[in-house]
Amino acid sequence: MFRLLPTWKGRHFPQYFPSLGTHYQLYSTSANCARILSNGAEEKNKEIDFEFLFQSCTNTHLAKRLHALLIVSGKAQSIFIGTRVVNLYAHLGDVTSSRRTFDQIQKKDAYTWNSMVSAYVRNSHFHEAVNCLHEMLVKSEIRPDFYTFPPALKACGHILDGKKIHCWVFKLGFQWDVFVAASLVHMYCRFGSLPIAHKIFSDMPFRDRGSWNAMISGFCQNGNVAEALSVSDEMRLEGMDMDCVTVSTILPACAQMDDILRGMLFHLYVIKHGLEFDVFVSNALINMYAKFGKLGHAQRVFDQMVVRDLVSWNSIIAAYEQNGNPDTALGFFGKMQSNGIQPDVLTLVSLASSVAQSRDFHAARSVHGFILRRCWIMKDVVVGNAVVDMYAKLGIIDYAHRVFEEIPSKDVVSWNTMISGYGQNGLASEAVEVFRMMEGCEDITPNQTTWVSILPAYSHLGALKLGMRIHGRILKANLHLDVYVGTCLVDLYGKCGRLDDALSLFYEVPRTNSVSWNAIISCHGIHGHGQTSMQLFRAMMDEGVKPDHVTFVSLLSACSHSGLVDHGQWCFHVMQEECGIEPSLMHYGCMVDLFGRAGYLEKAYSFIKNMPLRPDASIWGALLGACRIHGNVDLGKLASDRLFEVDSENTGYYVLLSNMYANIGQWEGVNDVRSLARDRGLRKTPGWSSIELNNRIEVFYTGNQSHPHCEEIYKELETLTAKMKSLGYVPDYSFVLQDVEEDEKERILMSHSERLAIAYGIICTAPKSPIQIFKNLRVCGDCHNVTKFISKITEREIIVRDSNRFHHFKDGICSCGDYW
DNA sequence: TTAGGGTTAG
Repeated sequence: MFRLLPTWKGRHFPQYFPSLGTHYQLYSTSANCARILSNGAEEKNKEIDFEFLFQSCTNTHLAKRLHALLIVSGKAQSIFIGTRVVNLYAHLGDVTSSRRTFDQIQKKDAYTWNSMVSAYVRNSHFHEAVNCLHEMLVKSEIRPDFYTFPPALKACGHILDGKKIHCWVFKLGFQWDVFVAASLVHMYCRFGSLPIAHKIFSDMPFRDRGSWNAMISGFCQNGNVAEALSVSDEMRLEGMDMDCVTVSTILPACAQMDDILRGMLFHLYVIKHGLEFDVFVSNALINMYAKFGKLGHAQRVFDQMVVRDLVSWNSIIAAYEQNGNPDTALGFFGKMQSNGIQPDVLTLVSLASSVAQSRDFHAARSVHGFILRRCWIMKDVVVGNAVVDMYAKLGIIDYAHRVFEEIPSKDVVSWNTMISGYGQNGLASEAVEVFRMMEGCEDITPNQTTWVSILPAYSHLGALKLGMRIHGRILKANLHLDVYVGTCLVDLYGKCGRLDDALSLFYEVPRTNSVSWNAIISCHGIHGHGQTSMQLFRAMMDEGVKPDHVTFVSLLSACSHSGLVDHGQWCFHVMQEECGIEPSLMHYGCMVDLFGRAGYLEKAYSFIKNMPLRPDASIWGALLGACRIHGNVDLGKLASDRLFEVDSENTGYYVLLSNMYANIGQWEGVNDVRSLARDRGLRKTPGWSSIELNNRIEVFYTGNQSHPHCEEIYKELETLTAKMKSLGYVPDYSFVLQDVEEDEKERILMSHSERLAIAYGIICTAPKSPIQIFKNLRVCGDCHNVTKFISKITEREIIVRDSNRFHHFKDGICSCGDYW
């Protein structure tokens, strides 16, 4: 029995019986083998069971002693024994010793040559394998046999070059052998030449199970899963039973086709034929159920496994991680370690994602440390990308960037992860910068994920022209009808003020899920077209698309920006009663904003008092913002007190509060808030505005004096101010938070970043052409008023996007009707 | 005594 155990179908025995493996090695292999081998000299004349020794050599050290013993015994000269040594070294991974032994064999036969070729293939030396076969065919007199070509063809599949060998196969008539033909099928599948593979497969006079499996896996590996499933149907019709290999190939195909019924039928087949004892089959079942989100089923398969390998553990960990159950995933990692299974890179990839989901900063450092100690970031790009993604998702973007820089050979996913990481953390300019660097790498081709990562950054910055360039490339790659890419384009055009273009794109992409609807509803909302948002929402319901919680955030804020109080209340009702969605803090925040902006301050306050969730800073912030607009200092004070109880770190709220005091000239209040903020070590976020000119993004900071065109810009602003004054402009000093002289206040207002950007736009573009700018904070009331005048004087359309919404100025009027 | 076809990924 022991003689059969060490290798079973060419696999190393401990993998199948992990607990027995060490035991067997210790007692059977090392002890006996070492004893016999170390006494080699004395035992050379005794009758030694060499067969047993061959089976017992589990490392190169023992193999070399056996080899020495064979030489001493004079047995090494025989072709048979010599070739066995070649094979022994190959199985132990020492291909150099295999070759040395091979070279020492004087008279070689086909068995010897075949073994050497296989030795190379087994150890992934594919070029050497092909060269060795070539040597056999051309230089030696030996005729190849049925064992010669299959391993050689496997090597060809890896080096993507098989023409010569295929010619030899034909010349010698081996194409009729079922093993050789199946190997040809497999090789052509690896080349991606499915028609050739399928032709060879169809022409085979007899197809064994292995050939069917080769064809099915060929289709799967080329992403043609539908074809794979239909070949498996044909296989059944021809009366050929499936085995473990067939099933473990076909199960992932069911997952990809989203065909749970078929997947479960295969599972039934597995149970009926007792195939679940194969580790590959059970692993494939776990993975399939995980993709269907059926964690219970996956868990049951895992529980019933007799032998679990690393892939089994990785699969169950990934199953929980991918279905939003990071803590269970982490728990399984612990169990895996206590079972003595060493994690690999894929384990760590799932782990990184788990800790990011559970927002466990401490565990994140441990995961990173674990990877660092093993230098896996150097070894495998996937694990580096996973760490970058982990830190980005946790908002520790500096660490993410540091790890990104350490990845030695970045692939497209590395770049995409870094771009979307910056984007998701609100750092759009950094995302654009990384994309620019990526474009400088010749070996990196952007893909669908790249577009989905970079387009939101462009929308955020209002960089329409740069975004349109990407649109062109997307059209070329024929990706514009992809739901996610299409939705990003809708968002881009919508956020850059091109609502018509956004709408026509929206009608082109599939509208079966809520993603694209949410985008188009939100775009209309931030432009103050609340009514259109409502109409779109009704259309969405009519088309039978289920709204989600994001839909209602977009919708409620659309109503809020347009003053549609009744519609907003109706939406809030529909969300709960008809769609069964529990409102989150975001939704409550929108409602407070809705009432507050419209001037129903008391209603907003009592709404807060009655809400079932504990109000957070965003809720009190919304109330404070409304109090600022409507000048209700008392309620504003109350809101800010509550606000600072829950969040004393957000500088934006201090600005809002001091703004409110400044508005009514209460300079003491302003100073109090200032010193409060200073005591807490907070600094105001510097205001900046950007404008896109000649495919570059120019950024202006408030009070900027260092821009190369600074002088021209201020001169332009002075001319404009003079003209505005003649048309009745009176500066509103309440937006100046400093208690200084009026002249100084006017100068401060003039240096607001949005004004600098508009003036620079006027200087740099053709008369009467439209101007679009972006501001990182909210536009101040005086700048809003000024922009109306400028649009009239210069006869330009001016679009200003701030952190809150769009302002579309034309002929001295703003689309928001001064309601924002 | 040498041979083909299989599961997990950011």
